[in-house]
Amino acid sequence: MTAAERLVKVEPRSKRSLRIWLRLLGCATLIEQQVRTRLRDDFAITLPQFDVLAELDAAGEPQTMSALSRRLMVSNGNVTGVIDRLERADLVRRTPSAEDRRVQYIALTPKGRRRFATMAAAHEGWIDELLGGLEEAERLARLLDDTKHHLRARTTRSQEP
Amino acid sequence: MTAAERLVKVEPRSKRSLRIWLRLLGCATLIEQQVRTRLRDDFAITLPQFDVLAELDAAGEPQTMSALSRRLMVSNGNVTGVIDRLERADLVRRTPSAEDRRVQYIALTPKGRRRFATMAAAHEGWIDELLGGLEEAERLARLLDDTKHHLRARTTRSQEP
DNA sequence: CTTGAATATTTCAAGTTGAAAACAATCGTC
DNA sequence: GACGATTGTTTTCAACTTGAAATATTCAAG
Repeated sequence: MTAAERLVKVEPRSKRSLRIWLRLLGCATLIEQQVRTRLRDDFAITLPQFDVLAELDAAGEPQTMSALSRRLMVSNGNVTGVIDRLERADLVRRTPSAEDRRVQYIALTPKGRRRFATMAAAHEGWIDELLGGLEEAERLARLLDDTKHHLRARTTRSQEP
Repeated sequence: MTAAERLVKVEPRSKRSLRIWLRLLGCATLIEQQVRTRLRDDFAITLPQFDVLAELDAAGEPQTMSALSRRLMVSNGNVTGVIDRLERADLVRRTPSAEDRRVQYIALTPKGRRRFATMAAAHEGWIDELLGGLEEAERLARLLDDTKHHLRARTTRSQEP
């Protein structure tokens, strides 16, 4: 057995993939817990609700339920409940489409826009508290970008031809 | 304004931190969805249930509810329901502690151990399908390790002295 | 115009989630 | 040995999650 063969035996590629996944998941979980707790304590809002507001803000214009579902990567049935609660809190508004009566456009209310601006600033600060001093941050950003493209290429997502 | 100052203005550190976080989250979500779907389709089990089995298998010996809760980073009240369902499926068993009547030890049943071995092998294969061909995998693994340590140092976790 | 396929959204059941409260049992201290 | 504090687990509750089924609507042929 050559040295190279033994190395493979000690850690085959699949083990390294698994190691990367577990670390990725660990980091994501730690950050997510922090954000969830702070959103709750400081702004009395849930992470999924914050995510919807962020998506609406980033899009810059009203979005359909399907678009939100697709971009947030959650099931379509899921968005309904979150929007229900956001609407109840007067942070978003449903507006039926004029052309297609199946479609609802979801828009931020003025209150929703103001609240999100405050929260987004705090959120950015929290993340920087957590990740700020990291060495090789630029390289990590690039590698994660590569990873995302790699994953996109390997996850079949039924797209129109 | 110097070039360096303008660069900072274009992307301050907190923006880069945010960028890293969003990519990390995106990658984690993509992989997690895949794993969830396949566990469900191939083995009729949920991801949280799989996680508990994995933790029990990794520990090598029966674990208390608290230990599972801590190591899986989910609330203690949460573990109860998952264990209930795993016990109903005869994959784990509750055994009261002899010394401390508050404590339950959770152990894999033989069936649970067999089932987990099968699932873990498949799981490792799925992850390698997704992350396998990644360039600079070793560097990514190291950077994620650094990140995890960085995060641990910045998230206060009430530890015994 | 009518039938059938496709699309957008909601509804539903089962499971997961965290936080807080309720209980039960142990421990430390006086 | 009684007290209060602590620890381990379960319960409770509102929110979130998915997948599948139900509804409503549009669109494309025929």
